[in-house]
Amino acid sequence: MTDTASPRPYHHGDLKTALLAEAENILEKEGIQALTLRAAARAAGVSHAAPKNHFDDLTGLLSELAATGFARFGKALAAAMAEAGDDPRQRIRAMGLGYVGFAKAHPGLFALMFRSEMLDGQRPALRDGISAARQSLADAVRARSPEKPLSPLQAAAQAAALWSLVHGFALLLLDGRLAGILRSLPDGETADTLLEAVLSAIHVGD
Amino acid sequence: MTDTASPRPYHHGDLKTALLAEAENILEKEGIQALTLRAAARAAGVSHAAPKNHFDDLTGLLSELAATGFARFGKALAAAMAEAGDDPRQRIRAMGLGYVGFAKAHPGLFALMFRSEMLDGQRPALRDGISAARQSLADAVRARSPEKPLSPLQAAAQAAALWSLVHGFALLLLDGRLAGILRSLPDGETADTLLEAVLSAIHVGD
DNA sequence: TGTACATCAGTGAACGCGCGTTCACTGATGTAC
DNA sequence: TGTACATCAGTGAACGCGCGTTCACTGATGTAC
Repeated sequence: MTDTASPRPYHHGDLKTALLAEAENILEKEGIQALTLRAAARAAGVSHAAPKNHFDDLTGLLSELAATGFARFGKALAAAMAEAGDDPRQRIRAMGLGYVGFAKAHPGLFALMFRSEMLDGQRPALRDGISAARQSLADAVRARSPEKPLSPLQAAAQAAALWSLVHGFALLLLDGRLAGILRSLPDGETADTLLEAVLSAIHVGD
Repeated sequence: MTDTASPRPYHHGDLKTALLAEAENILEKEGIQALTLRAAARAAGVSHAAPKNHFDDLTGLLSELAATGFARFGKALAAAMAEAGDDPRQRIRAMGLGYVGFAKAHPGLFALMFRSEMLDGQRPALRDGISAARQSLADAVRARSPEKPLSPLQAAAQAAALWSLVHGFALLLLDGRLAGILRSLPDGETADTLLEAVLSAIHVGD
């Protein structure tokens, strides 16, 4: 919470948070190649050397930004599934819509989160964010077959299949590659309808 | 075919092809951020202004490179499916293994092909390459239910589901995100085994 | 077969740009006593 | 409650770097006659 009364104090107060917010804004509006330390500093109204006090380098800033992305992503998935109740089909539907919905709402951030060559996977914040999101995903799959025990390979395949399906759908959609398929849909059908049909194309517990 | 006898002729002979080859090499070995017009010229042993005679700008070079990638990708998929024969299940398995296999063999190129914000989708070569690859994909799905007619939504969903599944699997694998799941597999099982299990998790014609 | 000339592909020096980084500094904050 | 001092966050000028682009040039190729 910055003090809006004071005009322009020498110390920002919460520059780190402000830089992350501006960085996300740049990422979504101008793309990742426009996101530099200098650009973030400029947007935050601060000298270009100031970010060095909070992030070692650009990788540090990107990693922290991705970490907040994963944290929010995990929460969004968990919330969507909580609302869906206990039915496995409903949970998977909720997870898929939540997954793709997040990607559509934050396309730049989502892409950054999965561009691991630009991130420092060792950062604690990023590790935590990723494992939180992964946990939400795992919860969706675990709910699929609560009684019947699966072989390790089957269990792994179910998790990987669901994740691959929604991840691939999200990326193809963001990249505009599904345009042709969407155009072939009956009038009035949207990407969400297609996604729901896609989600029901995979086996659940049988 | 360059004349290897002549020492260093003033004219390269086939600089465009050479630049594309060097660009792909840089892309795979050093990553996309290292791929610049100057770096490609340097690798081809040519002055840094020379590429301007063949590509307008970096987007042009990237687009042409992606176009050759799609062309080879489409051929690889078609070949894999041709070998698999007529059984729908086998064709899907072949397509999936071919899809992910190409991504593993050319990770940098594959990523570039689906980073459309860096490409000029208007370029004829790129359009052609994409539609060839899409055709191969469509062939895999069309073979799934040759007799039973599907509703437009069902048909679109089957195509989108298969594509999303293999695309998501490929990207998650390249990004190292499947490491946890792969580690949970029984000893001796590889990513390909997991992929086969994943492919059989989606409905085919039923 | 030879000559003149237009066209093309590649050269190398120069330019401006934005970047990350360094550095001495300054203003603000917190702590010891 | 006050004072001294260490620490911290942000400043602004300067640096070197690699980039894309421009430009006059030069060597090679192709074509007209």
